This record gives sequence, C-alpha cells and structure tokens, in this order.
Amino acid sequence: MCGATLLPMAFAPVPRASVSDHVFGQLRDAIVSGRYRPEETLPGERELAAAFAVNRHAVREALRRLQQLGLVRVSQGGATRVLDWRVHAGLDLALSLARSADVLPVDTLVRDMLEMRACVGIDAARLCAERGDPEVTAELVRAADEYGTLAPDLDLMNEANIAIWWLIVRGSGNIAYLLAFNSLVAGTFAVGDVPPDARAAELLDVAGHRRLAAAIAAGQGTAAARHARALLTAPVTPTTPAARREARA
Amino acid sequence: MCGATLLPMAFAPVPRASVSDHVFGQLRDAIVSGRYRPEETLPGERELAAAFAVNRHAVREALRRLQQLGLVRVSQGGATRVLDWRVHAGLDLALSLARSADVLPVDTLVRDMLEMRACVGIDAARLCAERGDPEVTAELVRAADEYGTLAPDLDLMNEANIAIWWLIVRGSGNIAYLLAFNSLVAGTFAVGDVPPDARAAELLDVAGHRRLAAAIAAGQGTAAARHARALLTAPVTPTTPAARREARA
DNA sequence: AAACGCGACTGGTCCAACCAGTTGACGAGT
DNA sequence: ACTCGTCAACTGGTTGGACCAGTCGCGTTT
Repeated sequence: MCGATLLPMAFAPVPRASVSDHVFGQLRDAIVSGRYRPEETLPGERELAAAFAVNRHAVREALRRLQQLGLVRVSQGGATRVLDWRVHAGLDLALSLARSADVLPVDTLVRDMLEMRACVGIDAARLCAERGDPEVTAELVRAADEYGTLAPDLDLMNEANIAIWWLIVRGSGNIAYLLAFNSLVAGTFAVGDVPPDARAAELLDVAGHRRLAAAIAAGQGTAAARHARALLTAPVTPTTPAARREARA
Repeated sequence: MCGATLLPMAFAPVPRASVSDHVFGQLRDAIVSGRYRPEETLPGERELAAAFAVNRHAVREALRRLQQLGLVRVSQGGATRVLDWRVHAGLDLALSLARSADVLPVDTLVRDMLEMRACVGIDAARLCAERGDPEVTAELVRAADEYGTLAPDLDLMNEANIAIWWLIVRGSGNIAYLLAFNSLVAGTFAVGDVPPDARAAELLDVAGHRRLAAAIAAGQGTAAARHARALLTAPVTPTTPAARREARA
C-alpha cells in the first residue's frame, strides 16, 4: 500500500519476456542485422526449437510475428525464407528495433522518427485546421492552455505534448497519419530517454503550441502548418553529415 | 512450362489462409469494428478455441499477432484485454485492414494512404536531393528515363513507379520513411485495383517524373519537392467533404 | 471489519503424434 | 538418352492433452 510510490523512480518494473519473445527477438535481430541474407532459408522449425532449447510452438509463434512484420515468408511444405526488410517491412519494425537497440544505430533511428514526425505533424496540423471538428479544435485549445501549467517538468510536458499532437492528428481525419503517429510515439518511447535536450526547446515553447492551437481553431491551415513546422523541425535540424551518410548505405 | 504466362491475367493464385489466419482476421475485425470495446476482456483462450472449433495453439498464434499489432494486451494469469487501436495500433494495421475490407470504409483508407504517401514522398524527394548518394541518384535518372518506355500499360507503369519512389525514399536515408513507404505500398496493393483512374494522370506524367529525377540528381531540394508535390497531390485533391467528415468521427 | 489464504480461474510451456503440402531423386516408360 | 510419373523424405500446419505459473476473488480467520 506504500513503497513504490514513495521511491524516487529508482526501480523499474522487471521486464518479463516470454520464451517466444526471446526467440522472436533473436531471430529478428539476426535478420535485420544481416546475419541471414534475403532469400536465404531459415532452419526448420524443429531445428530452431532444438537450437533455442524450446518447444516448437514457441518457435512458431515467433515465426508468425516475423511473418507479420514482413521479415520472413513461410510456406507450408517449403522452407521459411528470409525477406529483405528494407523492401517488405512496415513502420512497426521501427518500434520493434527501437526496443532492442544496437541492431541499427539508435540515434539515427530516433532522428529519422523525429524527422517523420515533423513531416506528418505539419501536414496533420494543416488538415486539422482545414477540416477539423470544432469540438476537437476546442479541446485542442484547452489542452494547449493547460500545457503551460506543467512548465518545468519535461516528462509531464512530453506526455501532454503527445496528447496535444494526438488531438491534432486525430482531427486531421487521416487514419494513416494517426497510425503512423502511434508507431512513432511508441518508437521514441521505447528507446527511453533518447530525446534528452534536443526536444527541450520544443517542449518548453508553450507560446508556440498556443499559437498552433489558435491557428487550427481559426481554420487557418497555412498558419497552422507554419507554426507546426517551427515546433517540429527544431529537434531535427542539427544534423551530423557523417552519421547521415552512414545511414543510407 | 507454358500456360500461366499466356493467360490474360484472368487467374489469380488461390489464397490459402491457415486456421490461425482466420482466427486472427475475425478477432481483428471484431476489435477494430468496435464489437469489443477497449478495456473489455476477451474470452479465454480455451473458450475461443471452442468457439472457433480449432486448437488452442491456433488461437494463441492469432492472439500473439493481435498483441503485436497493438490491438490486445495479454498478461499471464490475467485476462486478455482489448486496447484502443486508435491509440495503440501502428501503421501496419492499415495494411491488415486493407486486406480485409469493409471493416473501415476502403475508399477513405486508400485516400488517407495516398495523402500520407504524398506527405512522405515530397519530403523524401527533398532529402534525397539534398543528401542523396550519387549512385542512387544516377540510377534514379536511369529509371525515370526507362519509365516512359512502358507508356500505355498502367500496371507496368505502376510497378516501375513504385521502383522509382523506392529509390527516392531509400536515397533520403530515412529508415522511418522507407518503412512507412513499404507499409503504404503494401496497403494500396492489398486493396487491389482501387486506384483506378485517379492515379492514371500521375502515372502517365512521364515528363514530370523525369523532371523530378533531374532535380534530385542536381541536388535541388526545393525543386525536387515541388515536382514531387505536383505528382503526388494530384490523386488526393479531389476530396469528397462528406466522406471526409465521416472519417473523423 | 480487515487481513489472510486457499482454490479456481487465467495465460505459458511442453510433449507427442499426425495431417498436408513441397521437393527432389529414383526408376519405368518412351 | 530423354521424359515423365511415382514415391519417399523432407517442410510447415494442426491437434490433443498434460502440466507449470501467474492472477483474482471468495471464503475463512483474526
């Protein structure tokens, strides 16, 4: 009845990954990192089960998830083949990769996700202004007003910031934007505290968020997009050319 | 050794869905359509297995996939609870929804995906121009040149068009863009022949694609973005306000 | 009335078998 | 010598049942 809430956040809930989660993670990393090339055949399920020292069903569950992610292609009777994730994998792979770092450079991945967030967020703000539901825009203004009251606490502000953008993306009426936004939010959350101070300027710009909300509520799409751009491109602009050149290999 | 290639595309490979695929599809549709509300508990695995008249393992594979999509949250000992897909689902859900239509209005979904394609494609073109690998841009110009030779066949042009954009998105060096692009391409493919003539104007604009490739090869980001916008926003602009208003409910 | 503890759930894992496609090699037919 | 059908040895797909491991709630106990 006490304890946890009194402790200064020093303890985190112990992660309990199931057996198939481990199998999934190892196979995913092996594929994404290139240890298995595209079109290469994966070992048989029984063989994998023996290698991981787990039951075949656990392997099957992992393979199903890999298949859904677009990393492998299974076919009854035939062998399970590895797919080129750069061609067949969807945005959810980014989230999965963010959770287990070090397969791809994390900082690059975070930068890419922030870049995409800016791209989508700007257009969502425009659309929300142009065809947003009055109720949503009203709630948006309210949320932007309350946003300032959280002033110094970056964690709380980040949370409120996500809520604001969720309203905007939701108000844009574009389901694809909404789903992509979810992927990006979950991805950046998964990497932990990676946006350390790069996003501090963005989060602390209370007036900017208020201006954005006002423009959307007023139905001024162009102005909303401009304000959104001002907020979202800030954490992206400081680029490291070297890391960037690395990424497009 | 002959046959299939001589037939005029009249026959399509027969879809072979496994048992767990059916379970997955039905549960997904039930959740997305709202038959199960968020926070509501799903029936137990044994109960579901009995209801679907399949083995429990099949149900478990389906539940794993639902969990990965962000539709449910399973916890050992506790019941499996339904999540709000508008909050927890990623972009891959769009692909999954496109495959089995009628859960969400397909035309709206396609419009949203095309809209997002435009948003991402424009920025990817700009980035590819600004920091694209010379090799990639050279191949892009080549692909754009060959693009015109496929002139009348829209199917072939669509395929080549995807290849061109894949080069651009790849050249942008942004992994998130690449993965999102994959999701969108797979999604629009899954809905079948939905882009009937809306995209015809875009696909037939050979000169426009050549201009885009030239701008990227020349490193002119702004010009590339402008040409990309001209190509990509064409299929999106004809909006039906009614359907749009429907979507943001 | 509050706390404890047991029992009846839940999902997680395993084993062992069999079904159902695919593949390739081997042998009969041309 | 080549072709073609057949079959056996794979592959993944499915099933049943058993047991482990957490969670939850109801009843008993304090």
